[in-house]
Amino acid sequence: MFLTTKGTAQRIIEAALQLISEKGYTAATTKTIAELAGVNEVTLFRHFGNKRGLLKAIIEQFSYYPLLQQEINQNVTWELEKDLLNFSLKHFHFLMSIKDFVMIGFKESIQFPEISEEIANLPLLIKKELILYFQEMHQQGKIREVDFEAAALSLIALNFGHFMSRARLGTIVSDLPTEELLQTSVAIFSRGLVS
Amino acid sequence: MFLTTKGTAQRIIEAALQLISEKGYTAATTKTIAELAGVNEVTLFRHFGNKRGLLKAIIEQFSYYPLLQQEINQNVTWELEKDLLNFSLKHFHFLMSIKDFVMIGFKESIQFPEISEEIANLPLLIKKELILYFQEMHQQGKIREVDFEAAALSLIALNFGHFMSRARLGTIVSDLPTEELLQTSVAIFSRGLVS
DNA sequence: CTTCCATGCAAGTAATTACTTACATCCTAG
DNA sequence: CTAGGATGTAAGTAATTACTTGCATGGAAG
Repeated sequence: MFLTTKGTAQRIIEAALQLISEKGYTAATTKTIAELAGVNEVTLFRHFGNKRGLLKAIIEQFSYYPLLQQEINQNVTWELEKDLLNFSLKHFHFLMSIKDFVMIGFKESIQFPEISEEIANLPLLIKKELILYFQEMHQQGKIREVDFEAAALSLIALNFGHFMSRARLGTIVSDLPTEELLQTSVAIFSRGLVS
Repeated sequence: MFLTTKGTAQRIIEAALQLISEKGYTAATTKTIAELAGVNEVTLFRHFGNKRGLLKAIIEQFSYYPLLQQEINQNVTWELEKDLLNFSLKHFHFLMSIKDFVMIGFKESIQFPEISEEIANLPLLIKKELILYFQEMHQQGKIREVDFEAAALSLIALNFGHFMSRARLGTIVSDLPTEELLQTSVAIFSRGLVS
């Protein structure tokens, strides 16, 4: 076999990820998932037992992303706009890299509540880090006193909004380059925080 | 009949709206929709022909919302923070009021591209209005020169991000009252724009 | 009173879906 | 070389789904 380079189970997971994120859990049939993975349908059941087991495997795969929160604190310069732009770019591209999973999370959050918790985890962690950063910046006299939780949530909402717009609507709403958009976005936000 | 107060067709549409927004188009069966509407399943087909006809009826119903763009220009005081807060509150609550439709839009945008266009319409209109507002404010010397399109998109993303967070994740991420959150949010954003 | 329109009810149909079983094949490790 | 584990193939099954048809009912309008 030459398709086995990635492992059968992994190929099935990736096919499922794509199809479920596009069509939703119910509309993505085991038959089409197997086809896209280049695998016989029974193989899918042999690996994951049933369809829910496959979804569970997807969720588990994405619960191993400590990727972002470590990088947030990296390269902190304590220059507000520089740090926030750096963070926002990382935040945006990270969301883009797990885009399919995020979409599944939002599509199936009502039917499968365990996914909700998983995707709520990221903003929660980021919020915590951002609040600490804002508090320190305030003590350094670099930003004024505001509700730091609300400020953190706003920056997260800002990036998430840009992400959703690009991920779902593409360039229908605007064809501004992402980097430019985020730069202006962060420039305004930072300026609103400085003392 | 005493359930007829709202009209059979309308009750079916509302049941479909709720179920499709929760489970997605495929998982929301005609049987459950009819049950929720308190109607026999055949009645659904007599009214809308087939399941797609029902979705089409939903889309058509929401293409009649000129509600927001008119209200944006209302009550403009040409005081930046006041106007932006007023707009953001309206924007947020408007999104909340058509929440089910927005969720359907995001869930089924790939399978039914016509929905994408419909929900992209709102940010496009708002963007246009906001750019005009920012340009006028700039001429009045009240805000500095920035990329007004990027600024408009940022405010829209900000509100949309807050909306998505509340609509899908509830108070998991934060239990700050919406009004407070938006007020801080807009305060920072406005301050970042003033000259 | 009668006619008609909307709806309910019962039954059915073809297609699809998740999932199973039994058996053949093939690659690899020992 | 051989034994075992992973995969393919074929066939089938029970449940569900969108949708249809025929007939009964009931209320409103003329």
